[in-house]
Amino acid sequence: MNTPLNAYTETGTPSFSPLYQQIKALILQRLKAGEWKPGEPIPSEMDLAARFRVSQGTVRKAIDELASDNIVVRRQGKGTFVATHSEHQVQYRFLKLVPDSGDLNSEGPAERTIVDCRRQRATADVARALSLRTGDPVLQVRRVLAYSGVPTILEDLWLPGTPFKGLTAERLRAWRGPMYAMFETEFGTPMVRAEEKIRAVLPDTAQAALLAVTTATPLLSVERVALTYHDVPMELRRGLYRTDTHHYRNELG
Amino acid sequence: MNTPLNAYTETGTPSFSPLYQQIKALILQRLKAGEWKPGEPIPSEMDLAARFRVSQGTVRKAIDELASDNIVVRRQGKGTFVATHSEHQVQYRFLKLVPDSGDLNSEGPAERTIVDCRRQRATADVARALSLRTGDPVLQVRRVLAYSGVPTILEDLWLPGTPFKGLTAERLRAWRGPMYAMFETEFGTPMVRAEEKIRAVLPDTAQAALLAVTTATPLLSVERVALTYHDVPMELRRGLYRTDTHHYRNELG
DNA sequence: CAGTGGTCTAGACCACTGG
DNA sequence: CAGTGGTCTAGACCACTGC
Repeated sequence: MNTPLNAYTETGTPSFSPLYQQIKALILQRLKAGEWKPGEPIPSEMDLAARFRVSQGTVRKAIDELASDNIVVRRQGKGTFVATHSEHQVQYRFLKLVPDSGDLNSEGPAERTIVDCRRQRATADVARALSLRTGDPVLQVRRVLAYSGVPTILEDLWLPGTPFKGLTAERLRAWRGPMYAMFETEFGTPMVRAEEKIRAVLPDTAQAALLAVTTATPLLSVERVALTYHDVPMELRRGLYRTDTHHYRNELG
Repeated sequence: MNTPLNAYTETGTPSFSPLYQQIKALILQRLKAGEWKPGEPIPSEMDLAARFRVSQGTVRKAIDELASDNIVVRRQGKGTFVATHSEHQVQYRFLKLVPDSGDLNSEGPAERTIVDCRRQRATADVARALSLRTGDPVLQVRRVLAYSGVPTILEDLWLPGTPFKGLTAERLRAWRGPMYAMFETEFGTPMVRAEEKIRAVLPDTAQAALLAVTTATPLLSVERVALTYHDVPMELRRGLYRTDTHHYRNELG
């Protein structure tokens, strides 16, 4: 192990792979296999170093990358833990809509309403987004989030049918906490990363009714694909956000 | 130097500051002072280690953070360079609007039109965003970006008057390349980071005319504050984006 | 070839957490 | 107190760039 193998691509290009990236890949693989679940600690650096016959510094660098990928969280004195959507700290890791006032505490938790939850077959665009075939079984969910009684977010989301078999409107309504927390603890599918496409749109009449606005009210359309380990897409979500009292906050490096 | 001083806050809390962060602060300070300019190399790790009487590994960790902050760019075998907006690689570092087709190459460079450039006094909200006082002199610029002849982006931007003295519509029109590149090479003000607030809005008649749309067309409103070193705000920019052929692309960690 | 950043090691010590 | 992650060092070697 401590003499790293250089990997060679099919073109003969010597694509060098440093040891710590090999270690990172090994850890990722075990995470994907569910060896350590979200919220649980992974073994200590010394422990992993011994397992992989590598110095602590090398393991450290591997974990550094996993931490900056938000796959794992370090806590000094305690250990390194698999990232989760279940800590109430950051209620909604992937939701960047914040109240204009700025203080996220002034705002109570969202009131959630499941409008619909049905099994259906993937349309072409849903299939493409989820790496499925057109016609494959998917689950569709529609829900509304309201703040202080004001409906603010309308979401339609599609999940691949197989991994999410058994998901029903009742279970969704019974669940306390973020939906992504449910996905990871109930269906073993932690969402690690996401990509969004944002547009300004006008709602159709059904959408306008659910958000209690007119069809002339401009709304933010946020199309999100959420991915598990190894960038496998597991959710397509189309959100409509009212931006009269909230805005989408983004930081550019 | 290699016995790091612990800094104590006013409350008596022993806020420990590791050596590499002290080194990072020292390098940042020299960057701010203009000792090394955007695009130029900073001294080698060995060199800096000798200057600061610290091991190479410590300098390395300091530079690692500067690199992940996009303040500096590493190039193996060549050196470490101060980040710049001037490399045509990433034409617009802070612009996240991309064509729906996805391939950024299919699209030619933006056609830029300076609509207006005038000296004026800061309104209350502009002053707050730029950490100025209401009534302080500011420059306002309005411009339109078009792709393949289609006006797509309308931007209004405000700059503090003092650091940008001498900026005129003529100089803006004469400049080839990103505006932020001009700011850093002509005015010594590199923008390092930015924060955006995004909404969906309808344009007023003047805005609609400049973008060749009706006042019923929903547009993306992107309010950006760009910051130099040490998070000093140096630009407020309000953009209106057409999202019929383009979308705002974002990645969530 | 010399100089740069990048990897890896081994060991010492520090700061934080919990029992 | 022992165990965790976090810092720092010194030295060896590797990969990439340009002359």
